[in-house]
Amino acid sequence: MGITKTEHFTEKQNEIALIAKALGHPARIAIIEYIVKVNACICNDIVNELPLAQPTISQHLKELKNAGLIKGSIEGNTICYCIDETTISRLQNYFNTISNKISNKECC
Amino acid sequence: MGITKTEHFTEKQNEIALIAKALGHPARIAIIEYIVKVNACICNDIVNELPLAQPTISQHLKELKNAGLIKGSIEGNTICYCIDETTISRLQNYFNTISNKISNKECC
DNA sequence: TGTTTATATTGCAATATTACGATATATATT
DNA sequence: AATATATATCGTAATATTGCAATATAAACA
Repeated sequence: MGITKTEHFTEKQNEIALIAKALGHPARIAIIEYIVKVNACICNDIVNELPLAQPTISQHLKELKNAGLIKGSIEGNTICYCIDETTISRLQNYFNTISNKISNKECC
Repeated sequence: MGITKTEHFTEKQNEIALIAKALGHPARIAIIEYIVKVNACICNDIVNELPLAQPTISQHLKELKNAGLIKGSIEGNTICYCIDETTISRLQNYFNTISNKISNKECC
């Protein structure tokens, strides 16, 4: 045990969960917010900005990238990371849909 | 190590991360979607609906409740769980804000 | 070429999560 | 009261995550 039973859920459910999971850490939220704030960024900036070691940040960036939340392009010596709007849109749609479905309904 | 350095991040960042983390598992996404689908209350139904044992589902429900994503009221023998709209709204606002901030910006 | 700068990878210890059987609790029903 | 039904909690094994020092890689610059 300890393994998530991925195969029992739909692809969409797994995808949303994967994105949400990537956002499920304050450091990664802080990274996203920093990228939004400065509008594009370089990894080393974040290293100076957050109270975490460089390898840790590199790892968090990798996870965000893996989930499709950010994308990075090599810019000579450094890497320019920025938000992937497509994935943010997916989240927007997802929660908008849920919100619409539950509104006007009586419950608990 | 292994401990998330919560204290180094803002309260808001930690809150969003906590909500996202709760959604970071396909079973919990499936639970949310099931509640939305049947509109309102679930109880033992969900145990029959998902490929997980009852204690596991109970644990997942606890986490969703803890993150404020669902709320439950005791209904005699059973418990009525439903979506907490407030938290869904928070997520909507959060991603809308990010989306607005990154639109019209040139990057990577 | 040698050095600096920026980022990634590896390896590992500490901790957290996932899943479930066994068991507890608590209301409903007989 | 005894039993059934619904849900929660405990204990624990398997696995995943977090964080970092050490090290690797790779472009920029002297």
